[in-house]
Amino acid sequence: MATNKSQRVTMSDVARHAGVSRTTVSFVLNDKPGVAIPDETRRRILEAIDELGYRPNAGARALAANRSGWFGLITEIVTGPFAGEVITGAQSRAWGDRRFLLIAASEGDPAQEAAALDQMLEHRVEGLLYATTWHRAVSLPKAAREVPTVLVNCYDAQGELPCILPDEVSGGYKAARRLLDAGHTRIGLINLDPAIPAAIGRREGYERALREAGITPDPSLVIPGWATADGAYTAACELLDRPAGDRPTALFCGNDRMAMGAYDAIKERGLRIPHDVAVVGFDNQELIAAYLRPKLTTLALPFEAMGTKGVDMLAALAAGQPLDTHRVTVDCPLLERSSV
Amino acid sequence: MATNKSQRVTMSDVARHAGVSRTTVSFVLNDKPGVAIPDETRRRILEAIDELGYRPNAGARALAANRSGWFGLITEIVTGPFAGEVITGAQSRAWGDRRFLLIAASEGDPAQEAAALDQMLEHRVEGLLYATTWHRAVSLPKAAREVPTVLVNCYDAQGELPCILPDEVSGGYKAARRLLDAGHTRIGLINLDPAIPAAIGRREGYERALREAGITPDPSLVIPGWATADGAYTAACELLDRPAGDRPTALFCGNDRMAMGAYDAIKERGLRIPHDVAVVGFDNQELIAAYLRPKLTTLALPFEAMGTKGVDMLAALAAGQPLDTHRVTVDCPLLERSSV
DNA sequence: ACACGGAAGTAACGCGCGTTATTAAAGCGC
DNA sequence: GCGCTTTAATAACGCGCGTTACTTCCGTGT
Repeated sequence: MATNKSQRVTMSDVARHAGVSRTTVSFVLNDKPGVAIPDETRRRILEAIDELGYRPNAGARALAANRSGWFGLITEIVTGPFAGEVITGAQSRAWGDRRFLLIAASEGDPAQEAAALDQMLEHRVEGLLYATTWHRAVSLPKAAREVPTVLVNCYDAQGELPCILPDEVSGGYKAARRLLDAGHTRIGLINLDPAIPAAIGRREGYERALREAGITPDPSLVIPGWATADGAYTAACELLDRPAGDRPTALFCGNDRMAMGAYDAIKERGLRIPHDVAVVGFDNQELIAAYLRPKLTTLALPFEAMGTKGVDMLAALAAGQPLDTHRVTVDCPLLERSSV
Repeated sequence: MATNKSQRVTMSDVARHAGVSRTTVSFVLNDKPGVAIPDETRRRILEAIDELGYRPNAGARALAANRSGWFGLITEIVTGPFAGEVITGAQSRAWGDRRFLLIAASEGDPAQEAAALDQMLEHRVEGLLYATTWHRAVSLPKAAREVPTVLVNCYDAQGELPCILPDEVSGGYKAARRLLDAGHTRIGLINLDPAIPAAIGRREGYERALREAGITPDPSLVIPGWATADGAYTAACELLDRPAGDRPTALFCGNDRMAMGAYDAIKERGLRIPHDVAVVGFDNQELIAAYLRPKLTTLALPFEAMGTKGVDMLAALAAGQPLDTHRVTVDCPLLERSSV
């Protein structure tokens, strides 16, 4: 059927087979507004497409229309569930606009990152999403300025690029609030590295919730767990070995791995979760949270939603529309399981 | 600089700026063999490229060369670490050939899968990788036959397509062997759903290792844990509550989540890992294995290696070379941590 | 009879590039 | 001086498609 050497069916083949010109085929394929095609002709063409098994060549179409349809997504690491969720969200949202996502991992290596960026620009992406595994400041190679760019889970050190961030403060607030609602008044916070945005924001929310409940935050109940299970284990031991009455009855952990460490400390002391000590985690790492015993109540980082929102903003930017907000925050939902 | 309306620098711009023809620019860009370009001319052209910030248009290049440079990767779910590892492996290998990966998630939905496949074919992928999250049989839409296809972590129900699978048997063998070497002779196997390839293969390897050590496998030591932490917990309880002497001193679990359940059962009984009971997992889910206490010795599913190998095979197929093996198995490395 | 307007469809150009065939200039032996 | 080969570079075509401008045909009104 196909007459060219690549053996692929082209629009001309369809046109010939339907007895019309290639232009007409193009018109029905694109539902060109303002051009009326009689039903009979349209039918013949669609039939020919079907019979020949014609597939439009996306590359050629992009070239002719000067519109690639690509969005790029650069992420540090594809391994680990986070990137996957961002991809899922972005991909499904992009689909709606008949767009495709070009995904590349930098593996944290600036050289690979630059190479990925180059490739994306050569593929004429119409927008770029840059996602990190943890909330922090980044600064992108200047090539990223050639195309609309939105940061996901990170913010521009120069403050120029728009970004989408998890609402850490409201997350911390919700965690503490949940524990307060369960009747706890002495709530320990085993925090991440105190210098990073997640730790700062969550502590702020935690303290706000306490104050709202008429409790003055006790700084001695806040201990850094350094984002590891071992660090959190040590921190939890310190808190739990306080004299009864001074000992916290609930622990809010900076992430789920740390909650794992806290669980061990609690169980070692013969204490029961949540009866003696309640625990709330953060991140909702399914593999941990859903399989700890008892299952862990935790806050989810809204990676999928952030991915979706990222494509939203990119679509707006690519269409030349101005952004309503330069810095968007997305809520962290509380997932109730059995540890409170 | 650019004279066309899209405001993008094209090869013609470079040619004009360097005072040569577009053809010459194309020749230096592609290092055309058989065509000699004087150093002086080459220098002028490269300089012009640099000054103008020219980037080749990958789409146009693909169209003209009739070679898209794309490989497609369809996976069920991007969330979860497995897909990420496949992507990482495939991506890095593809990079070497200056190829790009087109990634799509089917979310287990046949409609989405078909749509993704269509999109890939419209983008003229030169090969297709189809990866699943767990080892099983699949059957692909016939459109997948239009292009070289390799299955990753699954095999064709019709037995036609080439595939890459983890070596479950050798994995089971290594796990049991490791425990035997540590002096254990009564080794419990808390298996996955007994009907799936992973369970069958691993059990086979486990029994072979026992026989090699002169031990007759005791079927009563093999209990299905149904791939959940709770199921494994129950199974472990059953094994551990046997009378002393009849009780296994080591547990080989079908996956790391199940090992989590086993840990709980062991710790509840006041037993110590690995002193009283040794544990080996499977899958190496970092989030679990590396953060359990003690850290879990387990076997890794070689997702990254399978991704790499997949691109290897695809590259060969796309180049028209025959495959040496239709069904490739990749070794599962044993990761020693502290539970044996 | 004529002009006119809409319907149906097409020829032709260009998107940015790879590639082949061809030209123009330069070197070389006699 | 002439023919011949090598070097340096280009004109021109086509990849598959979107799009504009144009043609042809037919029915309608006067």
